[in-house]
Amino acid sequence: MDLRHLRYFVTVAEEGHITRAAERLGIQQPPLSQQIRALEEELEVQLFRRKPRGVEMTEAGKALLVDARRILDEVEGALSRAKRTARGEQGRLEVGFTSSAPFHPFVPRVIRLFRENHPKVSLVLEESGTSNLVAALRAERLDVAFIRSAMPKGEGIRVYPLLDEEMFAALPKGHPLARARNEHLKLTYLAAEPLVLYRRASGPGLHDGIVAACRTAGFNPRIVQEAPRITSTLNLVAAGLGASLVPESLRRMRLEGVVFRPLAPRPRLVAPLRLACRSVDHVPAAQRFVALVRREAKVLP
Amino acid sequence: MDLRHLRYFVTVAEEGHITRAAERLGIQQPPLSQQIRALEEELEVQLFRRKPRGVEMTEAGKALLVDARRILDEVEGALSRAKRTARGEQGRLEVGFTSSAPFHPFVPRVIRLFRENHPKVSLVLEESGTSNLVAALRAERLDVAFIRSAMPKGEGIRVYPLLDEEMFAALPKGHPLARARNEHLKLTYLAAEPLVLYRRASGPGLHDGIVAACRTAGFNPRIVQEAPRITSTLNLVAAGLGASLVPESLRRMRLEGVVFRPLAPRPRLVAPLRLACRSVDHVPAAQRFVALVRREAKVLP
DNA sequence: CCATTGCCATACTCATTAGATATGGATTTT
DNA sequence: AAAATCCATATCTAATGAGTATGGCAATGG
Repeated sequence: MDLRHLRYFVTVAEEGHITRAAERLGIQQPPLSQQIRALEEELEVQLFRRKPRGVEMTEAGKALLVDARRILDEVEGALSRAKRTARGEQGRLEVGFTSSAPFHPFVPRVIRLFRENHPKVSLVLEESGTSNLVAALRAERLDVAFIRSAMPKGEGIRVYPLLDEEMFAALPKGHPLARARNEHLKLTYLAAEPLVLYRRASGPGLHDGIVAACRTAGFNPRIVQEAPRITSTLNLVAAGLGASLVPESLRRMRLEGVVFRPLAPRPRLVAPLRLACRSVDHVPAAQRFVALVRREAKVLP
Repeated sequence: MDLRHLRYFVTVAEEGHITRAAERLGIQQPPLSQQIRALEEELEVQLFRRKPRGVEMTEAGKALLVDARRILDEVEGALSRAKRTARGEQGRLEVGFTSSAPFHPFVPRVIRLFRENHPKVSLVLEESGTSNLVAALRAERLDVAFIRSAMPKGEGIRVYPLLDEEMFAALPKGHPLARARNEHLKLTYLAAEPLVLYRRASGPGLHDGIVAACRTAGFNPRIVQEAPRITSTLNLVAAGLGASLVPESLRRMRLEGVVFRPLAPRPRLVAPLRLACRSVDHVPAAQRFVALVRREAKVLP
């Protein structure tokens, strides 16, 4: 069985006429007669009755015609789907992000953009810590991930810088340091403060950056608690357990009981936003996604 | 595009290994490599990534695999459906019958039998007069028909005798002749009776048989009304408009107000039941039906 | 009623291509 | 480092799809 047989069969069925069908197919009549006959012999079924003026379908032929048309359609559909998938216009893309990533407007914006440009790609979003995200990338449970670390160690992962956010101090409402809302806060003022930080295991990059900055400022931070999610961190701050240091975009949470203050420019403390993917990735949609995100990152202020 | 390509592709995808796939397909490895490559070139899509130990599907390949499997299944299904149709095990069969036919248990029995043996053939039943039925057969609106005439004139129709039923007199309840219920009734007793008969145009065979028998018995029947259906005939008898002559099987109607009496053996008056079909019929299910009905007719008492 | 026409089938040839064999190259395993 | 594994390439053969020529059969038209 060959698709050519089906195509020929459908044409002959439609024309009711081998000679005309051959014309339409751009071949000669005898080969077409032979192919039809070959198909009949293969199926051990007579598909046409030869009449002096053309051919006439048998019942079996009528039954096959319905199926043959559908099959040919499906083949076309399958091919175009395969091509679309190869162009990254279809398929499934699993995107991971750290708990803090979606607060920066850049992340929801590029996701929305991608959905608009590739409506046939079904996006699966997953939130987790940077370490988990990178592991998931390696295990191919994820295709791309928004992370906070500067650079995960280990091969096979490529990380593109997207943007750097200023870090802000998050202070419990009513805290003495929380009064001068919009003024720069020197990091050293936090030396004696109890700190609540995002769990190091989840996001070592951000955590280590904070500790390093504190050391540069001349003190060892007093970390009283670590939370598994950046949002939990802020809730703990609101509960008065201590202060925290979070990326600026977290301000938009407008959490009751938390006051944000910008940090003094030195020591510089920034929260990088990065896009991680496999260095060799064959998921076309992922490549598209990476390209789109990098393009958008460039036009940032 | 060729179904072979799809089959090869599916096998390679399943094995993840061109060499093993070639073994399973019963060909050598190089041609298989070539075919896969040819498929990729035709689609302009990479389907596999060549790895040192086997091959690995791309996203486009995964997308195609799903479709390819389904298409191959559908092709198989289409072929078997075509074969089944050719064997008359599937399709559509339009069966006609005169209004009196279904009262004889033979007709419902063979229809039930056929349904059991050919569950995939959808039966369409249509009631009409013998003349209409034969015309419908010619026009291919029907495939087979149970009729009452001995032989319709004209070419292209073949008629098989199935059985002959005795004719019974149907008398209005309370009619003098209706008293001796189970005794033979001599046809001459009906000479003066008003008769209600099945319309000649609908079933000329039965009608003419009755008139001929009356003439043999020595009288011209006094036909006061003709009804388009045998059941209407009996209703008219019940209403007292006259007597009628109907096939024995009509007795099972047990119509209130009608009394049946067997007729005297001479002149013999029988109602034939016949099966009509086209002499050249290419509907396989019709051939099956005819064969079954004839076989069943032979085992009748 | 015979000649013509239209259409499909058959016979044969040619061109294409699927498949076989041999071999090379890359990478992992031992 | 050698062997093994597996895919790719090159070349040849065989199968087959397509083309050309022709015959046969039934319907149509004088």
